[in-house]
Amino acid sequence: MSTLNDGSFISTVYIHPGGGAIARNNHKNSDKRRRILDAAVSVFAEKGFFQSKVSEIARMAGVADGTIYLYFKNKDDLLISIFEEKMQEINVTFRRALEEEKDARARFRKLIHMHLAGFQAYPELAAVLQVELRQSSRFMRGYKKVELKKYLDFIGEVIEQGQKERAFRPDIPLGLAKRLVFGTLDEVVSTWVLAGRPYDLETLADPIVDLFLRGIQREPSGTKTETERR
Amino acid sequence: MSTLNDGSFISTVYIHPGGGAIARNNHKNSDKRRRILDAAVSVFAEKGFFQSKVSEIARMAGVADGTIYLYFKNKDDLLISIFEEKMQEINVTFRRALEEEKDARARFRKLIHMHLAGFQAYPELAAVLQVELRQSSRFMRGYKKVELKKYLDFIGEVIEQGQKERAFRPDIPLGLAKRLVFGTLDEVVSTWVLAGRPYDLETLADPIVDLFLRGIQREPSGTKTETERR
Amino acid sequence: MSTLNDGSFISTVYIHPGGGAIARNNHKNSDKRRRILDAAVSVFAEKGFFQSKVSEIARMAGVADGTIYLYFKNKDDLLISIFEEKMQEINVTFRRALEEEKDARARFRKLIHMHLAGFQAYPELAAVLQVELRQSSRFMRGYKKVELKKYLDFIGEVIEQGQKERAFRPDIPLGLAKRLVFGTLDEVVSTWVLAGRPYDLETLADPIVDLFLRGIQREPSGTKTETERR
Amino acid sequence: MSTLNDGSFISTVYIHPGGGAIARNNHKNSDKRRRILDAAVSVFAEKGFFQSKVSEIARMAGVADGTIYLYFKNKDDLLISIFEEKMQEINVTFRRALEEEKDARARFRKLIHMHLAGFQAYPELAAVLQVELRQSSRFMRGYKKVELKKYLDFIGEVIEQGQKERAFRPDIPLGLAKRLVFGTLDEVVSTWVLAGRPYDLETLADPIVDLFLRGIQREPSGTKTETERR
DNA sequence: TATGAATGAGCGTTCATTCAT
DNA sequence: CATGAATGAACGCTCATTCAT
Repeated sequence: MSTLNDGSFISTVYIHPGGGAIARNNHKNSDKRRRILDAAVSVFAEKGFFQSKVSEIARMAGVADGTIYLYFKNKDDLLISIFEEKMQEINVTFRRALEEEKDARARFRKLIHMHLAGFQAYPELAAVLQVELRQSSRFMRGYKKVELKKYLDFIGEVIEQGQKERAFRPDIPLGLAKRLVFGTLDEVVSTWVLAGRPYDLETLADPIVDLFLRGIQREPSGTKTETERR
Repeated sequence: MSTLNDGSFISTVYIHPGGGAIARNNHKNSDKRRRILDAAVSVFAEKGFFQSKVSEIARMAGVADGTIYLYFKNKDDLLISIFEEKMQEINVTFRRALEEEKDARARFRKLIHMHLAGFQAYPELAAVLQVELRQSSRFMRGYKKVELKKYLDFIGEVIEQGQKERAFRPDIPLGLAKRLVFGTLDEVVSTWVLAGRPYDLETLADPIVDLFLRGIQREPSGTKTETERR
Repeated sequence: MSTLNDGSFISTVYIHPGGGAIARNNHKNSDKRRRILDAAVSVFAEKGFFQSKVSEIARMAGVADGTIYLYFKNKDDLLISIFEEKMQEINVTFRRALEEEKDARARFRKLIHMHLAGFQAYPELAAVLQVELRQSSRFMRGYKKVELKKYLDFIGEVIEQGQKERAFRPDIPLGLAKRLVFGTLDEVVSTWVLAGRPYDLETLADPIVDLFLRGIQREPSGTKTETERR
Repeated sequence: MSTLNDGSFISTVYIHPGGGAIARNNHKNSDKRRRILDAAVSVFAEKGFFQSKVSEIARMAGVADGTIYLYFKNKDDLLISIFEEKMQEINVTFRRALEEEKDARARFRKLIHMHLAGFQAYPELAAVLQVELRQSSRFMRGYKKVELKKYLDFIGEVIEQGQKERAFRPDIPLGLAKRLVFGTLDEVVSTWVLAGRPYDLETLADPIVDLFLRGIQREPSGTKTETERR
């Protein structure tokens, strides 16, 4: 659909650890750890965090219940770990992918596309990050979402760069702008997930970009708009 | 801070039912129902839905545990009821308040202000609606959020009116625009709640409005902006 | 089916208290008491003692929950009262009906017929007396089943009379014989109730009588049997 | 008392499984399953099914509450399992024991003796099977009592054999006869249990047998009876 | 490392009973 | 007598976590 065929923000990273020479395994049998994590994503996505039983995750991962506790502190930690590892992968992938684009507007556009295309490619992960994660009290309370902050900062950087390049308005409070962008994407993905993913998510990217860039307001006469002009 | 001193979207309604001579009690002591609901808001806000014990809500409401089940089907229903009743009040209040403003831009601005001021005035309610509610599996799965849809539609109407008045761009997809607005507000309030409400929420209203109206993009030269111009 | 058309052991008594001049009402509104009792029989029969809610009995009787406690000490007492009152009616009716028969064998036969015909006519009562009653711990433990003992004694009397009349063997221990007769009837009715009452209960009366009178054993040659003889 | 020294219908089977080298444990500690079952028999017998708390059974079995649910689906299942396992043991033991007797009358006599002697030897089991079991709504409603039917059929076989051997009257309906025998035994044991087991149960066996075989009726003159004859 | 049987704290919910009106 | 809203004790069951093997 999109020319942003690198939109899948996970696969990139998936390849590296297994295939490359660089093994960043903390645990000997890191494959088991990954199997547990993948099973957790599946089960959480299907049943919801609270309906998911640790024993079911264990069964799906092909390990004993107790084994899970060799890799994760507890059920909550499982959820948090999904978040941390996936967000980190996302951050890495995004940063790498956006380096290809030099222009701020193009970067901004690509960011939106990747966000939507990424979740579209990993709907189970989308369900977990968008819905189930919020059910963890540890996640919602007191836990420093470092990687999420990084993602927000990342959005901020793109906007800031745009301001430096004089492509974006200089008077926008950065903290607000990034929250605004993230909030919208978050809302759009959540709605899509909770509605049962009935439509193509990435289709929304361009209109969203347009809206962000130009605003709701009808521009003062004398200003030309590609779409509006006839 | 704001001239929108009716920003508190709940109190308005709070006053009405008590003020009239007509008591709409199903049960003799319908005050008991309200006490339970208020207690639930408090407890849910403080402890989170899953950490909250029904018996604690009962204690805070000054009723027996079993009494709660005379008014609500179960713990989940308690949460859903908070959502439904409060959202309904919000929808009523907002609709009423916005009628005062005729101009679309002013309406839009007032909407944003009320949303933020309202949650600022009822932080416990904010916590429940923004955070705890999402922990109810019944809420997140399969339950028709009618009042939420109404709120979204309401936002949509304001935008649509603006388009008719030629104040807003006609080429914006409504469904997207309202989600964008709601998503931003949702995100902003959630962040504020989860961060411990460290700042004045309504302060964000004007910048948000500005951003929505004019977009991120630096306007083409030749277009004047009040704030930007020096 | 049977010539024992007075088999219905309840109706007889039903008529007397209301119709006659002799009102044995302890409570003013004894009609309410009866309505509650009848409702209890229905509900207990349909749902079982433990699945039956006092409030449901109240609803079916058309009284308030609390009213039941003006007539009965508690739920258990309700069940016990059904037993006591119905058994008393049964005892009275049976004693009266059997007076018509003078011959011991005929009496015995009539007793069996009435027992089976009676439960057949009041299947709900049958269900309660045969099944639900045993679910009351007060009934099963420590409670003196006076009326049941009377019924057993009554059976005993019939047998004893038969012995005096030299119609029945004199060497049968009475206590055992009456238990044997009662046990069989009890089992037969219980089976019928629990099986969903799929057949005509009274049909079993004659074979049962025959079995009791003559035993299982093939009689020594030289003794003639109406049925066996060809 | 009796020459039927194998009357205890449980112990026989108890010995066998332990005696062999083959352990039929599903769970490592299948002894735990038995401990729970035995504890349940004790507690149910003493307090009654509904007064018995699962935690008390657990305590008496020396396991944690939750452990019970590793072996049994729920409290009801505990009761049903007692019934099924014990009835099966009884059926096996009885069938084996009766094979020793070839004559139908002797078999019949032994059956009655074993039934009474068996319950006498295991009064707690008697209480559970005779009284508490009937308190389980699952047992009383909709549950197929296969093993009970087998027991009844077993009685039926003995009677049928007697008919073939021309020892018993050929004109007795089998279905009725077996119910009559079972009903009597059931009633006799229930009475004994509920009365607090004040007498020797097996003493009743011979008179019962006699009653069944010869009936209540005084035999026509010319027929001699050992007991009656003087 | 890996297992999985065992643990036991924890809680939502029911419903017989009471009692103020 | 009658009501029915309110009570609150009581308990079966789950399941995350542990630990002996």
